[in-house]
Amino acid sequence: MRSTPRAETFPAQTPAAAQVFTTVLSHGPLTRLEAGRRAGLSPAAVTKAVRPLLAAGYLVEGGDPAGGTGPGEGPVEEARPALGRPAGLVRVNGERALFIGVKATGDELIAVLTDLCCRVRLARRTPLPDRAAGPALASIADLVHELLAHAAESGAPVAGLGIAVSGDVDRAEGAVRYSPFLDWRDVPLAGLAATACGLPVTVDNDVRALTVAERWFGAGAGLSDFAVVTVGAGIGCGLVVHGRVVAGAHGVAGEIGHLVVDPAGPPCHCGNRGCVEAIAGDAAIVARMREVTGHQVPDSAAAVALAHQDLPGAREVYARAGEAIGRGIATVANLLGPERVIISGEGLAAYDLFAEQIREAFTTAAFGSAARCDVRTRPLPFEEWARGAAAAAIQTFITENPARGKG
Amino acid sequence: MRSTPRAETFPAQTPAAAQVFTTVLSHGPLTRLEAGRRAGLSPAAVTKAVRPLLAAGYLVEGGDPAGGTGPGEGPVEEARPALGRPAGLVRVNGERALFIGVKATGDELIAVLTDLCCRVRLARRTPLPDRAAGPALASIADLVHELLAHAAESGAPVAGLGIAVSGDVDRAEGAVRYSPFLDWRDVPLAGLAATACGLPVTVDNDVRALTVAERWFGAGAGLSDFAVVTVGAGIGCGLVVHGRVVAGAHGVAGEIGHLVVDPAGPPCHCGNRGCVEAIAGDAAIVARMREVTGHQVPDSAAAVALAHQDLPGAREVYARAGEAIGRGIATVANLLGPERVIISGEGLAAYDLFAEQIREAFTTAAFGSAARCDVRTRPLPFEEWARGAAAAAIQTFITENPARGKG
DNA sequence: GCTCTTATTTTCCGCTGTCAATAAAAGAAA
DNA sequence: TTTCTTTTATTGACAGCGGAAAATAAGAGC
Repeated sequence: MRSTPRAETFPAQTPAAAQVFTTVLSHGPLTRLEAGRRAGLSPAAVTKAVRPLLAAGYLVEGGDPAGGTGPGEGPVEEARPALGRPAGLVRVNGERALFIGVKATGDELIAVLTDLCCRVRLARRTPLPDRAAGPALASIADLVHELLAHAAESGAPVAGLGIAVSGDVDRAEGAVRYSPFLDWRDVPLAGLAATACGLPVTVDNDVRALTVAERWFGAGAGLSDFAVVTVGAGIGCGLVVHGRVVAGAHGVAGEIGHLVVDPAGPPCHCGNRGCVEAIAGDAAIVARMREVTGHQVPDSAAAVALAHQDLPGAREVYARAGEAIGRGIATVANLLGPERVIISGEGLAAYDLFAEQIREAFTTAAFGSAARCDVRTRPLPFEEWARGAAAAAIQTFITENPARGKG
Repeated sequence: MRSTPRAETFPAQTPAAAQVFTTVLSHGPLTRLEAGRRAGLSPAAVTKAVRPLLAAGYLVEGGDPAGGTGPGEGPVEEARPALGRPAGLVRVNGERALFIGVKATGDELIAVLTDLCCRVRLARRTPLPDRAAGPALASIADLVHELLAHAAESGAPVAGLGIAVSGDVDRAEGAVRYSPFLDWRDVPLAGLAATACGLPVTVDNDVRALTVAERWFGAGAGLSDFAVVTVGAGIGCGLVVHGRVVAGAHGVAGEIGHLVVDPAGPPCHCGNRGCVEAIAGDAAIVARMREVTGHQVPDSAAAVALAHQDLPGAREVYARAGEAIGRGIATVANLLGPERVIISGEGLAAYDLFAEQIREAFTTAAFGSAARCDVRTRPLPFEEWARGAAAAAIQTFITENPARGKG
């Protein structure tokens, strides 16, 4: 997956250094002591790991006492012990390196420029005139060069490019095995993009990339077992088990969308009936809404509007979708027992319309203590998918940049 | 979970040693070179790891060239390269230590005495007159002492006791949180059994224990991602992801039995309708068979017999069960993308009656390359559950026996 | 006996992370 | 102001683990 050019290298000589860095990355400014505790290392090891990272500018000292240990904290109390040597905080220097993330759908490209902390600096959205691999690659390269120009102004180097594509993607090889929406088969995208853009490229499945972002920079930070469920055109699911993103032995994992919820339900393009996606996917909702109300319903925004107008039957469409999603989430919870499930995706725009049903179906179908799983939602701005791609690039940069003694 | 007594200790001073040992344990006799290759270690490291294990008698040299690299091997060819220094094989000395595994159900106890390679030496089966924790513990202790007497004859020390119980079990604490069949709540079983039997005790959920056995000594040997599905009174599922057994953040995982397959199906004791278990569990099949044929059908053996007699409708009962199971397996495959699914359990006695439907439902419901997952069956003798408990004890013995420098 | 090939062992060697002692940075007490 | 206390960070000695390379072992042919 790592391909040709290499401008920046990350000085993570030792496992401990990488460990410390990712801990600080996900958990905001930390004292060295605290970072060591969380990473399971001695304070001495932290000091040694931190030094070269400070020297290279990837970490900096100082910063607000923020970062917090999580929600539900005492507000003012515990501000500081006010006794003993005050702690020196260490945080990641976001400015040190930039990353570009691109999400390619069948008809548009979304790209973001982020810093090392995966904060979005700039987002771009452009139609994709031709989805064939060659032209699409050219469009991607154009977009990347545009962002590179902006990045150049800031002076920080761009250290990686991530590309997220739906479908079966082999991240290790940097190849897209099969992407239905793009109609690609066995495209060695990482290599091609690396030569076209002059950056190290990471290619990953879109949902997995989003899961990586959530794991490091979102609601999954620090959890070793959680799931991300995306609701939108498709219903997807990214899984983290034992602290690692599940990739599946054959490249397929988290296929929650084609879980059959109702054998008597509407037919799905996968050949079965009553899949979650055939009930709760955008297209399914729009189609059903058309059927129920007799209106035009050009897109899912229209469907949401109709439901908000309380047209007869319109809310039921969403109720049914919510139930399907809730059942899908319950299935994940029953099977894997995650600590948390994060619901996200464009479809969240309609969340108020099916939140109740999701929760109810989840509670009903979750077995025993699986119901104790924390289900929460997370708004998903349009550039979030591209940010996921950037997160994947950051991950590659940090974990696979050998910079080792011998390299 | 490790509790009080400690006769034998396992000299796995270093991670590498444990690594090498488990590799040799799962993959039969190996040359040092090969063991190193599989464990990702240098030959030198293997030599160093192996020496103390040989000295302590846990490994021995020699053994058949057996062990094989798997099925579908050239039969005679490749017998040996006949060039260079002949390889010296290393294998685990099963005689070195014995283990006892006990499976407790609501009405009987099954116990086995196994060697270190988890080969069953002796199996015992006895009714459980009173399932209350106290009396049950006494029954377990009696049974264990009986097996200990036999073990004493062989001269090998018994190094651990494993107890498998269905339900919510906290292995780390050695406590049974809730077991419906035994009607136990928060029983600190490991501690109690350790004092009663004078052995280190490991307590685990029955399906997870079986999964451990499969992972080390069965069809899951060497795989990092697979699932075990058990068919019988209940429908259970044990999962191995990233090389580790999934335990679930709240103790629940692999709950495939209460996956809803048909919302219009028969009611299940869990409160929903059409769960896999409510269609394909023993009780469900018997009940349905009674309904369909009008016969008595005292137990599932009778149900199988009726189906074999081709009574009208009888085969359909199994067909429906097979479909439910196949759908459950497909769900696991879609979600996790395991390399293999191993179907096992008492219910396998009826395998010929639903094999076809399982396979068909699986193929239909598996999405994309998830269908490439290898689904196979494994006969399950009555003592297999107890053997799983023994495997859990072996695992504890090997991995949690500090015997470290400083301990 | 000599050579060729492959397996195993030996002999260093570097590297990593821990330990225990020490410095540093306050506020508190004197 | 000086000294003490308390907590955090750093330093330097150290030990263990596993790797690389070289040496050794063990046959099979010749």
